[in-house]
Amino acid sequence: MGTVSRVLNGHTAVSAETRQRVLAAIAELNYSPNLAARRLSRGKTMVIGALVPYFTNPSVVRRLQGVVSVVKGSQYDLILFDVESVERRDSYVRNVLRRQIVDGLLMISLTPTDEDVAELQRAHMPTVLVDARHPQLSRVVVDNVAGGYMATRYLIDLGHRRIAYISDFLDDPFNSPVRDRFTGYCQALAEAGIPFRPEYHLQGIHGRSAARQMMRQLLQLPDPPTAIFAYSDTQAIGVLEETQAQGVAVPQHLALIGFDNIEASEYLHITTISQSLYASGISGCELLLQTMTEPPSEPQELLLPLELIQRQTTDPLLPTSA
Amino acid sequence: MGTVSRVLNGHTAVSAETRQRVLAAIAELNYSPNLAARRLSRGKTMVIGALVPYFTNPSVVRRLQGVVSVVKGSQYDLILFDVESVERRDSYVRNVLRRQIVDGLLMISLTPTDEDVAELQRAHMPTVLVDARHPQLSRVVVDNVAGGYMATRYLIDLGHRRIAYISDFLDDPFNSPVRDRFTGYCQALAEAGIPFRPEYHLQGIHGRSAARQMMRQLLQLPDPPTAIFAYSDTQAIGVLEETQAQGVAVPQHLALIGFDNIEASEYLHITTISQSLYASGISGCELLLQTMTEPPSEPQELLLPLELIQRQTTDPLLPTSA
DNA sequence: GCCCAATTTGGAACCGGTTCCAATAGGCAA
DNA sequence: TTGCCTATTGGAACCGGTTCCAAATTGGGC
Repeated sequence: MGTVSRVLNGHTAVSAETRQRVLAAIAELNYSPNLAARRLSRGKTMVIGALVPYFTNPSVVRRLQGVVSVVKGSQYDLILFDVESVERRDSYVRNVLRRQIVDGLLMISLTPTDEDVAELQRAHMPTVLVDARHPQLSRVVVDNVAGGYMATRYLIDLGHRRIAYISDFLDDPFNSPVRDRFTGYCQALAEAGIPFRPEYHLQGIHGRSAARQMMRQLLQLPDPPTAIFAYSDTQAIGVLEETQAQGVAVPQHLALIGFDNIEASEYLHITTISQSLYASGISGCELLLQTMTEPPSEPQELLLPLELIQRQTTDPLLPTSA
Repeated sequence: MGTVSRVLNGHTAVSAETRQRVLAAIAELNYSPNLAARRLSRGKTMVIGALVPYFTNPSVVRRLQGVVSVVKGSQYDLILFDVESVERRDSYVRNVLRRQIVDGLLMISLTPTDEDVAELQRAHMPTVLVDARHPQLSRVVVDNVAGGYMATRYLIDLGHRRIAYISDFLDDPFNSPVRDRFTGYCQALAEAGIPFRPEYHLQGIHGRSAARQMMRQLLQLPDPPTAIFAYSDTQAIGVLEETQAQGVAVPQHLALIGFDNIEASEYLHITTISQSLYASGISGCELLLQTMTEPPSEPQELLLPLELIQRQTTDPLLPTSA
């Protein structure tokens, strides 16, 4: 009935008396509105979607926790879309759109293609990127070039000259931070007059065991590095496992710096570049909610700070470099 | 149009020719059905909900990863409900039900009250518990009494007599594993003729830092324990942090066993009781999907195995007990 | 006391699918 | 060729809200 709807939504004037009557009836019948019907007539789903790659990645989970904390305080529900493989990533965007299942979309650590963005804009889907960048979409990011520079520069300042970079695949089109941090790494080397050595840059799929393998490979070089910059803390853990297995002392014989500051890096005492993962989820979700109520005239960019956290895998006093 | 619907859902007979025409038109118009309308008319939301406490807890996240992996292969979407405080837990159940937002519900590490269950059954909401038990609901569990016994018995067999149990609060009505493992702990002690010492059982909120505090307290006892059974690996990590800070050698001077086998316990080399967290999410979700298509005549119980994983926080050869 | 305006309220149309029902067309047997 | 039965298809009702529109009621001003 129309009047009931007016009472529930309070848009137009309803007399105090009828409001009471309606509310009493609602209470008595234990009535609550059917969401599907409301969604159909309002044309809104009251759901926001989070598109995340590799839901097993601790940094992604941490960001998501930030998102959840914001969603919880809003009127919206959160649907999780786990993108398991990069190849199928684009089909996800399309799928989410055509099913008209969400009012807004959060893409975490996934760079959309231009076609994706075109589709999103054609569908007028409010979208915010977290840890990814596209000129036409609002985003929450860090300066990964600066981060790569900061880490490498720190190792250089400790006296290291043979510095390796262990990372995901550079050519992954959906993971730009890998390239950005690599750029920073190269910049810091160049600035210090240290030539880039290709054998010091190893790439592999993300994860502890792949990183461990890469570390093994580095240790077999005739001229092994004295310091490692790992693209992520997860990979730094893999590095640490290999050094432990081979009896290489850290930080005495090898310095190690990671990236992200996930919880594990804290209790493993890994020196790292901290990016506020949790805060990025919060900001991203807040930005999305805001975008949904009043779309900004042009894409916003929120730049979160990076901070070097010195722990026990680097020794600030006694560098042991060659 | 009726015919279009028939083509899309393929229920009744449609001639091959019209099917082709309809499909062609769909392709040409880039048409896709509106989910809200479909939901309204079908009376199904095609969404399942996961009610999880403390989304920051690694073991919960791991279970959820199993859930996600199953949902991804189904027709359903997953909505995440994060229950931040135990007090508000029951309001969540009610809220989820009255909004008619999900077709099925997965409760992870949350024990529902009898009233909750009554509401769920009144609403005919298919529900499966993971890591929780209620006689009227299907569930995926482990034998926590046996787990507590297994851990304690292992420490006893190593020669320990002064064994402490660090856990969450026993009286938390929504977390029964805490009590069950405590029961197993007591059983093992009794069987070995070791009297239970209340000062060896410490309770606190879940988490690393609380566990670390408890460990500090234990080390201050005039007669400190020589072995610790931690309710969870997370708490075992807290214990380890305190022993490192105080220079207590593990396992030489203190044996430690955790529970869960989260990833961190692997690279911290913590001996633990492994429960297959990921598998519990998978089984729970599969059981739910099955329950939704054909409700079982009576609640099912799936018992997953436990396994003791010996790592480096217990020394099987040289117990150093008093 | 009457008329006009404002406030309130009931009813209908609509959102976009699904499903039931009736009508049509086509095929086969008599 | 006619008639009946079946396969197919178009149309209408329905899911349960929201919102627009028109009608009714009330109040105020003249």
